[in-house]
Amino acid sequence: MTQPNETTSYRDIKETVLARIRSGEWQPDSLLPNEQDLALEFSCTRTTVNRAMRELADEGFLERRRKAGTRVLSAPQRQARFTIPMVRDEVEAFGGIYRYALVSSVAGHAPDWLCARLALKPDQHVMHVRCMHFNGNTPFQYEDRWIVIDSVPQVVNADFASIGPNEWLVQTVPFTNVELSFLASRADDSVAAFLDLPIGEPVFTGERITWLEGQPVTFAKMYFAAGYRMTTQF
Amino acid sequence: MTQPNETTSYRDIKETVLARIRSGEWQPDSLLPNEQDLALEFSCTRTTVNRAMRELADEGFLERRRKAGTRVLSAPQRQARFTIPMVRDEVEAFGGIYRYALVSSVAGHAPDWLCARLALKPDQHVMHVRCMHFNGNTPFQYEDRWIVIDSVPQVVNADFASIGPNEWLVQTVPFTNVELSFLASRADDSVAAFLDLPIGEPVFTGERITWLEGQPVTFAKMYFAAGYRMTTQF
DNA sequence: AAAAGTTTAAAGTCTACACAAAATGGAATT
DNA sequence: AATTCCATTTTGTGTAGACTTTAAACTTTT
Repeated sequence: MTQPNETTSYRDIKETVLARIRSGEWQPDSLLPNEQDLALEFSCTRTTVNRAMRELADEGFLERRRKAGTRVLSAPQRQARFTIPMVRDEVEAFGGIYRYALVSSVAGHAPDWLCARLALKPDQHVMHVRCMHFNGNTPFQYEDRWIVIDSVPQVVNADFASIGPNEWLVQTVPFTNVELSFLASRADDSVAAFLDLPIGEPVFTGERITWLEGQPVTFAKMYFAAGYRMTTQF
Repeated sequence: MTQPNETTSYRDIKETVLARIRSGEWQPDSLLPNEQDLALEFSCTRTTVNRAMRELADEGFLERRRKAGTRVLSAPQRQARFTIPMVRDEVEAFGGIYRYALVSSVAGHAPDWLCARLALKPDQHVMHVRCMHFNGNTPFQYEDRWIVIDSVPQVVNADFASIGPNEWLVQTVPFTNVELSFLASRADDSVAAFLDLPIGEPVFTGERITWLEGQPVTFAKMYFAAGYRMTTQF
């Protein structure tokens, strides 16, 4: 089958299984042969079959339960994976020149809505950073971010004129937990001004809340320039 | 360490490794010990270490290259996984009552823009289906879909009055390849009317192109009701 | 029947070992 | 100095076999 070597790899098995599902030979909801039998059919070990089937299950094609066996998922609850790149990388992937500009950086008390959103104690200190990301001279993204000073005390010494708050945070507190949302909002006057849009224009918007060991670290709103679309294939 | 059994599992290893990364013991960009040595440290086989590290790499924490070894990713290019549910499931997850309504279903020639988008031959036949998804009596999503008849001939007999085109397609041609985009668009008069919005209002919009074995199957635009947000955690 | 307990089939994971494939870093050559 | 070549290291994947865990299906008891 495969020229280079003679053994059946877990990749081959995955392909074969997928092909059978696609061709309708293995109908949705139907029970598949067990690993032992498949190993026999493909003349390989159960270990190899196991890996193939496990990965197909991870990818959302199969459902596996001990004793019950493996079945084809009828409504393939497929999940899209969106890679969330750094803005810089995204711009450069577009073939553009990334440029960053700080708009303002002010320490102060957290406003009520932010306290509610991040479960902060009243009047906890936060750093409010607003900045722009450009593709050449074209606005690409306007970022409006709040950073909880108690969670990241070093932030008071960060120089956000020379490095974006997101890049700084990724370096300083990597591997946080994130809640990420996307929505369509309307450009208010400041967003419109920064992104060079008419007021009221639809803006693709991301909201990101980040936690480190249960402590709220940052809340960010990211407003994308007109025409932006987030795309994935699967 | 773990009470129930005495062996170190790949889960334990994953946790330990993640903890070391988070604690800063293993800095971003630093090279990790090789699998052999880790196996020794955790007193298990290299196979087990391999699985742990492979999964961490899949999850975007590590980068592995043969001969070069394993290193901690500095800019953890973490990917968000959004589960793309059926509209019905999404509404019901909200605790709502799902209701579906067909707006129109017409066969005809594909318009130019669609031919370009799907690489169709000029004037290929398509079915144009428009429909609404409700949460109770509240509009939830307006769907505007084109289905390539040559790719799915059975579609001419489908009864889209009783089943949504997406559910029908998932049953009929499951396991297709998908390109999925999200963007913010402005409500034109028909979208505004269906979703009960002012004209020009920002609308969170999804676009989905589906292929089966390289053949274009369907193009869909999904307009979400006001206030919709797509959320994930990781 | 309904509930509780038991058997058992299937996936889940681990060990121990082997060979394959890639790619790095240095050596040899131009 | 650049290029080509090669040895070696590290991950990638396979085999063979054992034991574990889950939960479905059956059996017994209430």
